[in-house]
Formats: sequence, C-alpha cells, structure tokens
Amino acid sequence: MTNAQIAEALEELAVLYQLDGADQYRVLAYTNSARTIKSEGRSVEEMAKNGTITELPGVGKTLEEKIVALVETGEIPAAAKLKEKIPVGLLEISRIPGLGPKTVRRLHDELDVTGPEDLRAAAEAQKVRGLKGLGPKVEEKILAGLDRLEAEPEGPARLRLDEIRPIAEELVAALRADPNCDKAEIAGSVRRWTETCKDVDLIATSPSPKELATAAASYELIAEAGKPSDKGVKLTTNSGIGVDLRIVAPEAFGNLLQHFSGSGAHNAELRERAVAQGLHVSENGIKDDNDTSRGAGETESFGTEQEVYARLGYQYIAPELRENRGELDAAAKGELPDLIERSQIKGDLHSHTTLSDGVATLEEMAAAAEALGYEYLAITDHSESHGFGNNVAADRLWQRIEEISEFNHEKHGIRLLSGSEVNIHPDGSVDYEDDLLEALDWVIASIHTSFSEDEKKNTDRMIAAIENPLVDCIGHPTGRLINQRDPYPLNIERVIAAAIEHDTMIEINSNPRRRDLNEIHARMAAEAGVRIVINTDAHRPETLDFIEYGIATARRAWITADQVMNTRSWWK
DNA sequence: GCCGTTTTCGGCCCGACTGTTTTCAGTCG
Repeated sequence: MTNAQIAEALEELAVLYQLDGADQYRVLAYTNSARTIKSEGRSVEEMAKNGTITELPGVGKTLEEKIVALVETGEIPAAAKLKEKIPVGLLEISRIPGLGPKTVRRLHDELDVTGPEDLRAAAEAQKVRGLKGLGPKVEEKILAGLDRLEAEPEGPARLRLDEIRPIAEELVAALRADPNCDKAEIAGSVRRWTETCKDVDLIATSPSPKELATAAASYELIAEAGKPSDKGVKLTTNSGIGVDLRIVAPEAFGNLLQHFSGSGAHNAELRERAVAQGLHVSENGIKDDNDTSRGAGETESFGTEQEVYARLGYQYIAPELRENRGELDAAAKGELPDLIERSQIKGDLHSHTTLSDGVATLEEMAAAAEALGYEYLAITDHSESHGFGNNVAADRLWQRIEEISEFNHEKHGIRLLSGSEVNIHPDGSVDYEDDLLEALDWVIASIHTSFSEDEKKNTDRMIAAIENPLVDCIGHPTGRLINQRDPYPLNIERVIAAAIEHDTMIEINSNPRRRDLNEIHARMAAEAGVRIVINTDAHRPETLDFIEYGIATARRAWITADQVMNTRSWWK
C-alpha cells in the first residue's frame, strides 16, 4: 500500500468522523497525520509493520493501530463501521464548497438527505431554507455545487505549475505597471513552486487600493470579478483560473506576503510555536502578550518577510521550504541548507535533437545552451530500440560521436558531450554494445516501455541498469506524468541504496510534466548521499529553460549545489 | 487524537467572509 493510499484512507476517516459529529481536534489529528504521511519518503506500510510509525509527528498509539489494521486487512475497522451508519452520499455532498460537516449533518438529520439526488430534490422544493440559519442563498449555492459535482466528479482540477505560472506572472506584471500600485508579488503555491496549484494568489500595496482592485478586474486576462474593495478582489481568468488579489498598507507587506505564501501547514505550525512565546501571528502583524507598551489588539507589522521570521526567532525560510517538513526546527537553530540556485548550473546532461524526437539540430541546441551561459551540453538522443521512428541505430550513433568531436574542434563557446538516453529493457540490459557505450562521454538509462505492475520487477530492472558500469545516470526514475500518469511501482529505497553502492547518479528531470525524481524522493536520495543531476530532457531549444522547474524541485528537496553534479565543470 | 521550557490533563493558529441574523455559527484558506 502506497503512502498516498494510506493518507487517502485517513482523510476519508477524518471526514466520516466529522460527519459523525466528532470533536474537531480529533478530526484535525487525522488530517494532520494524512499530510505527514504524504510528505514521508520512507514506506509507511513498512514503518507500520516494523513498529516505527509513531516516530512520525502526530502519529500516536491509536493511529498506529488503525494504520496497522489498514495495511494488514485493507481497511480501518472504525471507518467500515462508520460507513454503515453514514450514507456514502454524504461524503460526496460535503465536497460542495460552503457545505461543511455541520450543515451536511443537519441536512441528513432534519431533511433525510442521504446523497446528491436527495439534496437536489430538497433544494428544488425549497425545503433547505426551512432550516434555521439556512436561506435561499444556501439553496442556490447547493444547486450550483451539485451541477459542478456532476460536471467534475473528481473535484476541481489542480493545474500543473507550468500551466498557471505564466498567467500569474502576466498578472503581476500588469499590477506593477498600474499607476495605483506600489509593489506586487506572487504568493501562494505558485511562489512555493509546488507541482500543481489550485489558484493564483497575488499581493500588492497601493495608496488607493480600491482603485487598484477595480482596475485589476478589467485586465484583459480576466473574465469575471467579484466586488472590488480596499482589501482586494477575487477574479477568474478567461481560462477559468481563480485569482485572489489582496492589497495592504506597505508597512504590513511582509506579514501579508508571509501569510499568503503559506503553506497552511507551515503557517499553522509557525503560529502554534509562536503562542508558546506569547506571540500571536496573523496576516496583519504580530501581537505580543508581554508587550504592554501597545494598546490592546495592537500589532507590530513588518515590511518584509525577513523581519517577520527574525522577530519570531528564525532564519529567513525560502518559500520552497515552507511545507512543515522540518524547516522551522532547522531555521530556529540556524541550520537551513544553502539551497541550490539556477545560476550555479554549469551544463545540461539530457537533451534531444532531430536525430531522435527533438525538433532542433545539434547546432541549434548547442547555441541555445551557450546562450544560457552553460559550459557543456550532453546530446542524449533516444537509443536503438526506442521505436516511433525515433530510434538511433548503432552506426548512426558512431557517426554522431564523430560529428560532436568535429563540433568541439571548431571554435565554440560550449562543449558538446556525446551521449545517449538508452532504453532499459525488461531484463535490465540496455541498448548498444559495450564498445559503443564506452565511446560515449555520458550515458543515461531510462525506462520507456513495458512498465510492470510489479514493484519488484521494476526495481530489479532499474537496479540492473544501475549496476551496469557503463551507465552514468538514471533518467526520470519513476516515469510519472503529473496529472496524467501515475509512477510505476518502484522501491525507491532500494534504488537509492543501489545508486550509492555503484556510484550511479540519479536525475531530477526538470520537465514540468515530470519533475521526476519528485521532491520527496529527491530529498531522500540526496540525504542518503546519491549524486544528483538536474536535467531538462529538452526536445527543443526553448525548453532548456525548464531547468527552473528542476531547480525548484531540488530546492523543495532541501538540496544544495554540492549535491548536484552539474554545478561542476565537466572535468570535475 | 496528540502531546509536554506552563501540562500525563487540558489545551490545541488566526482572521476574513458569508449568510443569516440582530450577535453569530459555519466555512475557508
């Protein structure tokens, strides 16, 4: 059972308890543990079996019992029991925005609602407004929510970062160009460079905030707008993306940016710890119980995030780290890592040309890499068995080695490396004879075909490639495509151990559809001592720029420049 | 349900918004 599946079961149980009227803090304990488990790199199933699971923060004796039952029998007894009592349709209904557990419970108790059909009938018959505290607006919200539930049964899509980031950048540029705007920044998950985002959060300061909010509502990208106020405005883009613009006074810009950059879990933890020092943190500022020089309710506000963190006793914490994955402990001790930056990358070790499935020639790719200031670029077209008309026969690759040698003898500002992205066959062997692989500067091995359902088969296959002394690096190790294809089952801990033993590097593939290794696995690998490489897998000159997504994943994985091999010269 | 530089019991982040109410509960991020 994967960590994601365990987390999902706990989240479901949390909702069931909530609908059952359980204490909110008990519910919180379940949702918190689900989040912790999602962020855990080690196999939580293994931890449950060997009795180490209570090492995870927020997992105690009771949760241990429940998770052990889950991995052993496939279900949590408490959840099964609640499901007998609580109609599953109520779980669905509780996903309607604005309908929380309390309301859903009352709809069930007082109107006998058991699912979406009942609820629609009750709302259409205007029975909902008969309940105390509920009125016609709620009925409207319910009907709209039911329509959306039917249209998108999986819930609102989270967009990949590369689908949403350009829009956020365009909007923030428009704000900055506005005469009513002092300062504007992207906040939220876009600023933290998460893999997917639900919406765009923007922060601004302005001498005339309401005018700025009104102006933003009429930007070209915007289809719909809520009511502009001096606090900001809620917008929807033409492409249907929600945008939340918040405007504050310049002196509280740091507090607001910190608050709206999140994550929720980071902020909640930050505030809990602050309370222990008698400090109360909000988007408006910091209140100090011990400071009698200010009036009641007075807060101290800060223009920058640096000051906010410093006031609370922390090093500045980069947005990419704000996930409540140990960054507060590290920052309190002044032990945050010196995160890798894009400018430290000296070359790209995974690229394609027209020889296989790229769209640009070797010269065009070289020129683009040189323009980025790189010292080297590895040309790693697909190998002999790749198929789709993009396979490269052995004699063609021998010829390519010559072409690259000639290129390097001409006067260019960049060195090309002759390479290949070789297919790993189901038996773990790779394309090409050894003498050809030996003649190459750089060999990446990747799995492109026959993904197996079986974790052991996939892992053995990859480890065979790792053991091959002619393989330098493993490409996009889990094969996942964000929002599109799940990773194939793989025992990442075994892969990491093998990579260390055989000195094989592992790639963080920067393509925003892949970002593979992901941040959880990348952190585990780097901490274990695996030598990391950050590559773009570019198939066209422009996508060499995808490196920023790979850098973001590395930063979210707490990775420093010295753990990444292509921050070094090729010679090194 | 978890957890301990106030605690093995009694707390547990904070504020804005919404819709419904005349002071607030519920929901959300």
